[in-house]
Amino acid sequence: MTEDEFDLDRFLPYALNQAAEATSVGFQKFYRQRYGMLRTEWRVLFHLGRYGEMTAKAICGRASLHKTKVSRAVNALEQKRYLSGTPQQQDRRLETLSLTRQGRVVYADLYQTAKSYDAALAENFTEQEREVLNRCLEKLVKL
Amino acid sequence: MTEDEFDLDRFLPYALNQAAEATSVGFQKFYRQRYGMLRTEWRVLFHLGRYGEMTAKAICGRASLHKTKVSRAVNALEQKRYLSGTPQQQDRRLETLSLTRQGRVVYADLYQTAKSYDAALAENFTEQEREVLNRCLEKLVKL
DNA sequence: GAATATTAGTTTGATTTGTAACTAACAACA
DNA sequence: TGTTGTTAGTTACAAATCAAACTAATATTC
Repeated sequence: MTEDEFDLDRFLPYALNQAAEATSVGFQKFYRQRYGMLRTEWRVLFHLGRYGEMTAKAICGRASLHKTKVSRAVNALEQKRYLSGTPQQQDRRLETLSLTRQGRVVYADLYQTAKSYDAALAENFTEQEREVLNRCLEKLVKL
Repeated sequence: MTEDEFDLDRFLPYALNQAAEATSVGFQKFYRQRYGMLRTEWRVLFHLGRYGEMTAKAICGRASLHKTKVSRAVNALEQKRYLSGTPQQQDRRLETLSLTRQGRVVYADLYQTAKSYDAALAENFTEQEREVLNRCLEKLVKL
């Protein structure tokens, strides 16, 4: 058996997971401690805050989240009074979800935190590295 | 409020998670269906197969896995007869873990699969992109 | 060498996730 | 209309994860 160069750290699914894990911890601490939110909750909040009101289904598609996950996150956020849903009259299965005033405040805070957290991470890279990294990740998600 | 360029897909922890998720699915299918293994189990197996026998503690360190996770994975792999542990006599808290013959067969199979899976992913990138990507991920893990 | 502290690893109970079955509303078509 | 199919979302149960307490072995300190 010949000397083999393929290392675990070079295996993309593994390396991506490790990097995702490493970078998530810091931000997670923030939304968990300050707002008692879970990862999926944060994502749902962010989607609504960033892209405006939409249905749960739309969030599933955008965020690649399973409908049960979204369902639970929406409920949790409703309990926290960060979002509210109004049923659509032309199709009563659908609810248009939107952030409450309080929800928008929380979003604004998390948004700013995310932004500076990201900026701090970006400092480890050159402009070019950052571009390549973004491009690669984008490609991978679309596979 | 001015037009704002900071997008969720550009938020590194999020983008990394999405990419990790997207690339993991295919490989996961393999080790789950063929060997009934969980993610942590696969990782532990891979560590032992790639880097030789070591203690659970060493795996924790190398793989950044919590000891409870490793403990459970080791038990599961022992049940499947993929690994066995022999206690060290100078410190009986420690067990040297190593793959069984069967474990090495499974490792070899998964290793080859991982390798070609990774090669397939790599085809989406130029040599240079690939290099930058690896370098960036490595940096992020070490933060 | 007895008391205390650390370390490796396991177990336990609470939380979270995943899967699949379910309900309710709508759509298609006979 | 009524039967069948599809879609949005929920619920229920099993599986997995996390945090913290625990056990057993070793190290340290008095």
